[in-house]
Amino acid sequence: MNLVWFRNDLRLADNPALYHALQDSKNTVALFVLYPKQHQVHGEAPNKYDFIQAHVNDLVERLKKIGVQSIIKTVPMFSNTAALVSEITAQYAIKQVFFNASYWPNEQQRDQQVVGCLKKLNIDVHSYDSNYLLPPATVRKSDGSMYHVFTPYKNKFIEMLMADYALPLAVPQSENVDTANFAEVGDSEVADSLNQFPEHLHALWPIGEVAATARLKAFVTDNDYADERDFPAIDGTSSISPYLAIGVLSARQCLAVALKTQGEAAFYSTWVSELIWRDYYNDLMYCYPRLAKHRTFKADAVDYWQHNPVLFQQWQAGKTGFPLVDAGMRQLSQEGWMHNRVRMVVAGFLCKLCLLDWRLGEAHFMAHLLDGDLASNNGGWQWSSATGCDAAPYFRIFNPTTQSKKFDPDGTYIRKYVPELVAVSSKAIHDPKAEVRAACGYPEPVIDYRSARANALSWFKDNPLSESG
DNA sequence: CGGAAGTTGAG
DNA sequence: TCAACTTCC
Repeated sequence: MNLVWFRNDLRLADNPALYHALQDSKNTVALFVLYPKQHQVHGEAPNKYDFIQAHVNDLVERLKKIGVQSIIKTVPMFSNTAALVSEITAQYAIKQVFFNASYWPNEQQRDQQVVGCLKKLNIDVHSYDSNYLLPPATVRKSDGSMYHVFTPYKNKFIEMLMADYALPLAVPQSENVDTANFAEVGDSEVADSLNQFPEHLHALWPIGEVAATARLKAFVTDNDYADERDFPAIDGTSSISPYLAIGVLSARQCLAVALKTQGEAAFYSTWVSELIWRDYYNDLMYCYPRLAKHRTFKADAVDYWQHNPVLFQQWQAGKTGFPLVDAGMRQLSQEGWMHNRVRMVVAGFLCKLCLLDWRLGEAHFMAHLLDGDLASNNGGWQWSSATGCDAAPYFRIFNPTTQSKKFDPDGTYIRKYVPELVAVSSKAIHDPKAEVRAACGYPEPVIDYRSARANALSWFKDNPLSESG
């Protein structure tokens, strides 16, 4: 019997572990392990946990249709996995285990423990690279070192990708499936909790690989991404990040769909460039595991931030008195997602105008995002705080009001998430006058932009950064 | 994946 | 008066 261990790859299509296990033998079972405690320790969003569970549920049903039975288990932590897996291999007489590789420190440690355990039991292990366009450590400078600037990395990346890219694997098919003797396998309390994903989020983030694939295809065949992606009131982004984060979709599928509609121009498209950022930040964390441990990329980065819990709470709650910032923060807590332009604005606000520790922002995002991804989130926050690799320089400070006028000119996005301001005119909404704020019950700005900017510039200037870590 | 401030030159 | 451009942070 073969065992496919599903992790951050909750899909049937383009899933090498599943594909090769079934190629080898139809006698294959699937394993899902849920880690409620580990999820908490990692500070990930409770809604993300439910999102994962809902997708496990969906996948179990679809696996059934291709004749694959599923085992669902819950253990507290990654460290409990090895014992669980060896128990299961004994129970089901497993001869081979298939999975798609993970690259982050805790996940790698878990996988090494499991693999070590399986080797001792004389069980063959097959692992595949599947969740990124290219495996980490593929793209390196001629001296073998990691690129510390994105653009040359991307150029090399595209060159290598074009030379040899993998087309997505098909969904395995099976004929004459007989599920009559499929037992209900797994923890009963797991089955009961598989559909906790909040009702109001279903409309925004439909459950299932079929729905996610449809969303991807609809986006790629009809978008004006390069021109519209910066306007949060427009549905101009792909909005597939929650599915990518848990592997309901793969990056290679994204690329393949883009290639199908645009041809090779897709490699140089703005959207694929964003996919390459995802690979880049993962590769960076693979190369520098300290990034996963709350360390700055730049060794000498400014790392002594203001202590101001009240200001942090105002930011979290979306009550800073800066309409675009507040709209973004409220979208995050309501929807588990924030438009990327606004992410940059709220992050810059926290790091460079409030001078609060970027790790607070990183943790808050992780605690609410459905698409919370260790490497991308860390990369984004270190970009915003000027502490990261190829980060925004310290003097590049977003003016939240200017950004608002530029990217939400008529205030549509603001009104959607800051209902206090629905009646304020498009001209006034970006920075309402004190009387208007008072009348609407909307707070005064919690910081003075001009002095905050000047303060930040001098603070960073007194703490010079080297160009790389 | 800026912004502020200063300069220039057209109208 | 104000784009468009330059420079510095």
